[in-house]
Amino acid sequence: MKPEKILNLSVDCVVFGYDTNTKSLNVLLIKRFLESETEVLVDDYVLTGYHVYKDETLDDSATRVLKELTGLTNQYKKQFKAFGNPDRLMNPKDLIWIENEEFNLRTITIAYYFLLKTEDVDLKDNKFDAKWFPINALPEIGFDHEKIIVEAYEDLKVKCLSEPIIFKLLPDKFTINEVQDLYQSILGIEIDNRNFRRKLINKKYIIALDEKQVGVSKKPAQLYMFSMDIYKKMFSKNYLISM
Amino acid sequence: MKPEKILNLSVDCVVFGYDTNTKSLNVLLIKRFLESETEVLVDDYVLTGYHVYKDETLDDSATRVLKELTGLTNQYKKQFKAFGNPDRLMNPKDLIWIENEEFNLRTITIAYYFLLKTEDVDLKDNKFDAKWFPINALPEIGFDHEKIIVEAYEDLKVKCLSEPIIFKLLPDKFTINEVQDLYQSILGIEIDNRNFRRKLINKKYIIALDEKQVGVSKKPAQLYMFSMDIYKKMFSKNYLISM
DNA sequence: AAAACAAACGTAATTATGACGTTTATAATT
DNA sequence: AATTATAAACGTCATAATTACGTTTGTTTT
Repeated sequence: MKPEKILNLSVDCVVFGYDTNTKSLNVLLIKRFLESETEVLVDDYVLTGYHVYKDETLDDSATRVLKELTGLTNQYKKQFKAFGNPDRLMNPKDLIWIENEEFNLRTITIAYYFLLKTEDVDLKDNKFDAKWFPINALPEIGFDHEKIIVEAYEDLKVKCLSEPIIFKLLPDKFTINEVQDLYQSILGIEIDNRNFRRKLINKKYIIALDEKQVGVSKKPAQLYMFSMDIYKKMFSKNYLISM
Repeated sequence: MKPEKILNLSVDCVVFGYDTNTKSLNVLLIKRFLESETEVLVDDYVLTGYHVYKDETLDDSATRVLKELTGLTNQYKKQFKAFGNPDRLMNPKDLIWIENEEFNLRTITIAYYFLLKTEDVDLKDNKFDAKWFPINALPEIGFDHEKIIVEAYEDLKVKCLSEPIIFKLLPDKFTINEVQDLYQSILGIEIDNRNFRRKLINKKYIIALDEKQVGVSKKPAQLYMFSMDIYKKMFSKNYLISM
């Protein structure tokens, strides 16, 4: 057996976007469309990803891919898993010849997910033909990208219970009910509003603003913000075996 | 800029071993020793890792590395991060020439950690000159492996609070105090024994055996075991925003 | 038999949780 | 101007979990 020294290195990005209005957690996917002279070969959706450039860090590569797709920078990003099994041959063109020997290029991809607000992304004139899909209503997905999305989602579900990453998916100013809706969307559960409300309001890092919703046709809700500073200070000593 | 199609792919394994007697969480490291004709070039410790073979999955590769190092299979394993920055040039021999062009091979490594008991590993006649080091007293570490160890440890700290992986580090039959010692070692905190004891005993997946310690010079402690079956059944509905 | 000591049990005050019922403030409607 | 509809917000009570301690018990060693 010999080590494999020739392979594709790419990053793939699972872009999670939350829409506060429709209360749905979405994934941003791009169209893959290939046809030969006689037939349509593939017509499905895939994640955005790209080869890692020479002299580029993995993180920078993911950041670049997100920027090209959405125009956004400085979004929450997490490298959550590498996928690189030998059967992961993605593209017929991933064959190269060196010194008269043919190599199947293994495609190893470092998978990231991003958390952002759908409203921050303008998909008009998007060159990738990108579209949001609710996490629970994904279209036909190409390559092994469905697996990657599912694993990203699993990671997100676990992580949002122990870290305040949920607020990356919400506007800076939010209502208690918006936070609840988001938890419900992600976890697929029902939460008692009165208990949830009490719990959240009692957190010192959830700060009531001198502001209420405007333009709603019911009693406008109190707006809150999340303070990362206070959060960080609190959790220097946190010990909780919830196991 | 061009995509990088030629690189080293390896796995690196952070092997955590817990020693119930000395109550210390250790990392298994191997000696790296290189000298030229005139001087010692490096004399430090590194993680075990190796190139991923052609036609081998990443997981299999890590499993193989652990087996070669310790003889063990079927240990708890987690892929926790990929490291692959372009400055990660590990070895002078990582230079190759293709068609008269010189390539610096970027070394991308998929990092895993393992959880096991030091007592399960026999280091006599170990061909790698492997040694256990307490996580808080690491020697000089080569390459960027200290960073990898630190990140593995961080992941372990977080994960052991929400998942019962702690039991992978303990013998099948353990005492309550051994579990407490382990938590204290990993987290670097003091826990009140009386409260910890009550909390653990009340978990339905912690099962008291009809057995006590033998050969101890004080009151022998009750032995317990962990039931993964019961644990799994309980956590179908678990929802806990501890945030 | 006594001493030493870790193991194991106990208690009371406080805080968090789960499961509900009730009131309030606003915009829209009459 | 009063009424209605409705989401927002508050309240209560029983139970469970946590914190911070004190006390007893069962072995082995002296």
